[in-house]
Amino acid sequence: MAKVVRTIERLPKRERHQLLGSLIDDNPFITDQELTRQLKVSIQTVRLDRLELGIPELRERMKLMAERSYDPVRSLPLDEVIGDIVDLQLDHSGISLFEIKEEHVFSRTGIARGHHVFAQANSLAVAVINDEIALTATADIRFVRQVKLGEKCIAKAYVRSISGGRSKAKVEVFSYVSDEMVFQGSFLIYRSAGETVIEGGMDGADRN
Amino acid sequence: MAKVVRTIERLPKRERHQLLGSLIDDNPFITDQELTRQLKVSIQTVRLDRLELGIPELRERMKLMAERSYDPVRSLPLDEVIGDIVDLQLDHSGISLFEIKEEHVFSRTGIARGHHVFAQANSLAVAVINDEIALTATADIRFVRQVKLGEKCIAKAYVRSISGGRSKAKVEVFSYVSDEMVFQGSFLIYRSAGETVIEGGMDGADRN
DNA sequence: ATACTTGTTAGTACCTGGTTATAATAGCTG
DNA sequence: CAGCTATTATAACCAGGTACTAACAAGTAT
Repeated sequence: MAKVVRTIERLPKRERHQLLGSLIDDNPFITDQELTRQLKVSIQTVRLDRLELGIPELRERMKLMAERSYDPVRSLPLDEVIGDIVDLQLDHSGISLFEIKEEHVFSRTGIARGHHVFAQANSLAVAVINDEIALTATADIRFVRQVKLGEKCIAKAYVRSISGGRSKAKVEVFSYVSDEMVFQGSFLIYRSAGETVIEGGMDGADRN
Repeated sequence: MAKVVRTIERLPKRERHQLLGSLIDDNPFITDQELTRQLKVSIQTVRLDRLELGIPELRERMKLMAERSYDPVRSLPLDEVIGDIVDLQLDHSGISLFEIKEEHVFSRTGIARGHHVFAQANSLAVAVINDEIALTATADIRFVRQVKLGEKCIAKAYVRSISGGRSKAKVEVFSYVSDEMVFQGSFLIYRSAGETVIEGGMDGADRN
């Protein structure tokens, strides 16, 4: 009888911790009582598990959420770069991904609002410029077709020229949903060539 | 002795209710204990007051905030129109105001990120078109000078032409900080002329 | 076999921030 | 004076925990 009996219901600790994490993750309002039922262990075990995993009690979780949403300088999804940059060759090209979610669409039609698609492209155009400060000067953009809820937008940026004593760069950005082009933009980016302070620009990007 | 004695500290009920309301309003995380101290009445009175005013207990307040911020379709400040529309003459012109706050700037420099200024202009260009659905087709934009934290951006939109069987409109938008122009954009907006479904556009606007 | 360790469960005391109900008191009013 | 409102007090109870102590089962080491 060296074999583990393991009632079907009962998971090993590791897996239980995983499950507990994801349960709380997709319902932060769950009580220990409910977790007890779902995990088929005692409430003490649930509490020890939370302790081990550093998961605070229900009320603390709610308080944290409330405080975060009350924070006036909360980091909007617009904070640094719109979209996830998956490839970046400075001064040459870059790729970013951006998934269209509920909060990006016009609720009545499910069509993404233009400035989100623009923001992704603009962010990428600025990011691809290898400089301390990069500011969008002008942009010529075209929304080729609408992008809908749930679609994944792939933006590809190409640096076309570095002119004017390295103070300007032209960047072209094409955004796709699968193979279809949905957006095209031509950006003129000012850069801080050395310590030159530039007038008439917007946006910035860090280099690290 | 018909005169009310009224200790300086103690307010009449009405005023206390007002004060209580505003205290909770600008610090939703305040407990009855703290209210007791600030209002100089017993905790029972505080609780009776909350009862009368229909203000839930601290934990309920936090829960409501947490739930609201957890709501997947939460109305971000990006939801409908960026900026406050202060004047709108459909198919002719419009004005909107937008104040640059912490969350709109690049933290290192305090310079507004381009897509916010674009978003204001784009929203206004779409809003000024008198139609059920209006979608940005193309835009030619220019960031004339950077906009900084705390500045108020005034966008003015003018409908320049209504062409192509009422299916396209050209809208020009100029954004100013005081008298200085900071942004200029030329938008081509597709509209749903009757029931025509348009391809290759973005964004929408309601009419009510 | 015995001791030690880990995992789990149980039980108790205590905490915060309240609710609900009941009663006592003060002060004014008709 | 009775009747009313406003306020305060007191006590029981609740949810959803924390903190601690104890007990037991199973596996591992000695």
